[in-house]
Amino acid sequence: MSKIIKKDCEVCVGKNNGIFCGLTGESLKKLNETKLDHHFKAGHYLFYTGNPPSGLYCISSGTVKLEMVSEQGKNHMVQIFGPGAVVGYRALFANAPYQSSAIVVENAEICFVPRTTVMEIVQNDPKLSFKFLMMLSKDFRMIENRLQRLSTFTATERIAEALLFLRESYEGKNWTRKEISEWAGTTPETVIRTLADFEAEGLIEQKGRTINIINRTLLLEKARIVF
Amino acid sequence: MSKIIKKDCEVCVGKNNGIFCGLTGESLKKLNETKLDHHFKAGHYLFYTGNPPSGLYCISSGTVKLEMVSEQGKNHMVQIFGPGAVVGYRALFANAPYQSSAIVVENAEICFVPRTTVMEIVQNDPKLSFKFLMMLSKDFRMIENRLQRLSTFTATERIAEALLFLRESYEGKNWTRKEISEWAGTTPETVIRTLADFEAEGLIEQKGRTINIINRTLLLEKARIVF
DNA sequence: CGTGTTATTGAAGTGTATCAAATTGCGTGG
DNA sequence: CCACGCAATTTGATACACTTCAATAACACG
Repeated sequence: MSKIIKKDCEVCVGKNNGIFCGLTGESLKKLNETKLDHHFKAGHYLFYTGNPPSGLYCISSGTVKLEMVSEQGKNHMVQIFGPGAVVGYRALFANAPYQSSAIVVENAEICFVPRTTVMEIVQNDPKLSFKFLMMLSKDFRMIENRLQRLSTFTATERIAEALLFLRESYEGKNWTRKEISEWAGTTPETVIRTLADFEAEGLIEQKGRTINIINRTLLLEKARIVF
Repeated sequence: MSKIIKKDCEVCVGKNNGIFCGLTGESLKKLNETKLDHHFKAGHYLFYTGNPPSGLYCISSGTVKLEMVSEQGKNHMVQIFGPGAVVGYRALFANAPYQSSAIVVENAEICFVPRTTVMEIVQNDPKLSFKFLMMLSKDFRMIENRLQRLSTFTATERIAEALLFLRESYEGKNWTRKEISEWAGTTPETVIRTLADFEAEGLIEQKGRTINIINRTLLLEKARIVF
């Protein structure tokens, strides 16, 4: 399922402007020695809900989604990560099992950094842990926003936002209506009906399973995204 | 509105097992010199949505709630903080205006630590920034959980959880039905009707504006909280 | 070329929001 | 201490956005 690649961190690290960018000396050496580079196919799970965290995943290329699963199979997409992002560190730092599963969306080249390495590097490098802190703070703001949208916005508004956001998160990918519903916090059926409405209004265009945004400005308005 | 108190950090810091606990030497001295201790009455705003962050608030005693406000006045309670907690650091670290407002719930004795002090202390102390990292990771898990509950659980289930959670967050306080609705992501009317149902089922008891939990076990079950 | 997932459409049901109006409870000032 | 006034609570009626279930159609994939 996964192919091991051997690549030097000095190459990868700087490339995507990731969190480990700027690492030097002993820390970089340690990272290089212990990390494992893998190639993943779409659909592959990096980890499952309930698993104990054993390290973090650094995305070199591709996209990964984080989703929570409820007992009744009502999934919810929590976050999407692209190149340069780091996945699975919250459970690591909180020292608790994963609350969500990480699934590869497409073409992923991912670096696994074992727990001990992460802890060692982070705890000795105030700059790095501060970077994590900044990143996490920003992520928190995003999810805080989604929480409010979910509780005060209509399904139509959330679907409009989902279309825009998912498109932005991964240009190439045709997200399924199920995935859109899992981001928007609604059902596939509602997504389908709403998309039909959007098409009638000339906001989007549907060709088979692909969705094209025609009137971005109006869609933004529908999503009630303000600047 | 607020009364300035002068208290030594060495007294306060250790007491509540807060994040600054264990601080020594230069950092503790700096904290002592620049922090401002205030006394706040219930209803007082620590900061408002849109404000630029100028520091963080360390709760010595009392309770503070964080809430997001939408245009239509549909508020949403995001988090509740008690003694030892730190408020307003996410905006600080993300270097962005507050997304939510912090409101004193009751009897608050709060220490304000200016931005420059926080940055200086945190960036020079890997242990401290890691502590923040752990805290934030845990907070994230909590909000992640709420996001899922909001999108997949019924109002009844969320209200049951709200009752239990709010009770736990502040023993003494009688939360209003509006506040309960703002935590559960619903309306005061729905809360009232649901509370009536709970009372009929013998789960709770309502005396005027106070709510007593009679059957905690069954309420937990209703809330679908699993262990 | 089948087989399973994804998409679509329809009909039906219902959980919640919404609006409005009455009532209660509570803090505050006289 | 009581009465006042305001905010919180309560109740009812109504509406509807959304889910759910079910059945068919289209597509992708090996």
